[in-house]
Amino acid sequence: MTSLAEENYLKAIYKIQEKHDDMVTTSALAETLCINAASVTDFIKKMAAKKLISYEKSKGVRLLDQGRQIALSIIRKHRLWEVWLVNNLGFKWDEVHEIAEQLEHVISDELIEQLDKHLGYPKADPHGDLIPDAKGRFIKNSSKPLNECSKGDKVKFTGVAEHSNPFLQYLTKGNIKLGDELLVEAVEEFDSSFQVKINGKERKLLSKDVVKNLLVVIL
Amino acid sequence: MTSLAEENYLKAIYKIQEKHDDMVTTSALAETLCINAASVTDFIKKMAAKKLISYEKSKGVRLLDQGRQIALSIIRKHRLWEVWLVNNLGFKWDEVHEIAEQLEHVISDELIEQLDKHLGYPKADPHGDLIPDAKGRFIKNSSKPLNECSKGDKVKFTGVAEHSNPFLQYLTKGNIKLGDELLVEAVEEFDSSFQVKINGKERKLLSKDVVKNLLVVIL
DNA sequence: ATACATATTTAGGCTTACCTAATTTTATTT
DNA sequence: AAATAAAATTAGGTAAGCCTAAATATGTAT
Repeated sequence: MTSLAEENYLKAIYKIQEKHDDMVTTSALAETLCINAASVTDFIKKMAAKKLISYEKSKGVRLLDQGRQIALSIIRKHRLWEVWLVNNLGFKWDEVHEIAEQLEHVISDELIEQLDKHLGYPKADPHGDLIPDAKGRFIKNSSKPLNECSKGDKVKFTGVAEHSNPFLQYLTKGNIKLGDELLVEAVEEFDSSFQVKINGKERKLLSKDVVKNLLVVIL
Repeated sequence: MTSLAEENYLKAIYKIQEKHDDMVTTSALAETLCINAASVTDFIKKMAAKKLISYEKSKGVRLLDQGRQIALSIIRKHRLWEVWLVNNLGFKWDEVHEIAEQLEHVISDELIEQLDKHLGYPKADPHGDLIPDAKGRFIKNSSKPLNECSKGDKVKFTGVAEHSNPFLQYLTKGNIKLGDELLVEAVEEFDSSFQVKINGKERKLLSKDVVKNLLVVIL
C-alpha cells in the first residue's frame, strides 16, 4: 500500500526530476511539498527502505522503477480528472488543480480506466500536459517554447510551461486558447517580445515572459 | 476542518440513528466502523468537545446540528458520485460503494454543485436512496417495504432496504430493476412469500427475505 | 587551505487515530 | 439483592507524519 504522503512525495520527486534530470535534493523536495527539510530526510529514508527511491546521504534521491510507476499513475489520474472537470463539468483550466489534487488519490484501477474511456482516451490535459497510459508510457510530441521559434513560423499552441493561475488567467483574458494557430510576424530583439497573429485574425504582442511559457508545435 | 475520521464517524452515527432513532452506542459505532470500542470512546469525546455530537457518558451519542449537516453533506456526495459512476461510467449498482466511499471525502462545494447539475439534479442514487440537497434537505417519498403490501396492489420498485452485494446481485440476476412495476398477485401466508408480476410480463416468486427489502410506492 | 554560508541530518517532541489490557459501569439473571 | 455477563471507560502504548533546535556535512570565496 502507498500512503497519501508517499504518493505526494513520489509525484514531487518525479516533477523535480523532470526539469533538471539530476538527483533531487532534500531542500527542493521540502520547498515543493511545503514540508520541513528535517521531515523530508526522515521520510525519504523510509521510502528508500521500501525501494521506491534510491537515496544517497547528503546528495539526494532518485526514483526507482517502482516509485516512478506510482508517480506516473498519480500523474495519469490527476490529468484525466482535469480533463473531466474542464470538458464535462464546465470548470476553467485555472480552477481544476486543487480538485484534481484530491481526486488523484482515489484508488480504483477500474474507475480510472472507465474514466479514460468515458473521456475518449485524451492524450493531454487542459494545459496540454501529456497523459501517460496505464503502463506509464507517454506519447511524446515535439512541442517547444514559442521563444525558440523564428519570424515566419506558423505554429499550434499546444501547452503551457508555467501553470500558475496568473499566467493561465492572462491567456484567458487575451483569448489565447490551446489549439490556436500562431503566426510569428515579428521578433523584437531588444526585449525578446513576439508579435503574433492568432488564428489568422487578431494581432498580439507577447512579452518574453509569455513566449517562453507557451509550448507550440511547428505546423 | 473536518478530518476523514470525523467524517466517517458522523456518517456512521447518522446511519445508525436513522434506523433506531435513539442514542447511538459506543459498541454500535465500533461495530460499523470496525474500530475498537476504546478508540471510539476516545474519539467521540473529542467530537463532543467540538460540538459535533452530544455525548452522555456510558449512554451514547447523538448528532448535533453541525454534525448532522456534515453527515448529510457526506451522504449527498456519496450518492451523487454513485449516480455518476452508474449513469456515466457504466458501473453496476453493486460495484460503486467502495469507490464512492473514497470520492465522498473530496472537498469542493463547487465540484459537488457542478456534478449535481451535470447529472440533472437526481433525487435518488442507483439503489433508490434519496439524495439530500446542498442544505441537507430530503424530498421524502412514501415508499415502504413490499411485505407491507397486499394482494392486488400495483406498486413501483423504488429502492432497496438492504445494500449487500449478494442481494443486489440476486435482483440483477432476476432482472428486477429500479422503476419496475410490480403487481402483487398472491401472498402465501405460510412462508410470507409473494407472487408478483413484473412490468405486466414475467411472473416471479419472491421470498419473505426479498420482499421485506424491496421498497415500493403504491401506484 | 581556511572560513563562512548553506544544506542536510540527527535528536527529541508533538498530534492524530488507532491498539490492548485492566477497570468500572450498566444490564440481566437467579 | 447478589451474582454474573456485557458494555463502556480509563490507562498506557504505537505508528505515521509532521515539527524545532542542534549538530554535521558540503560548497564557495578568499
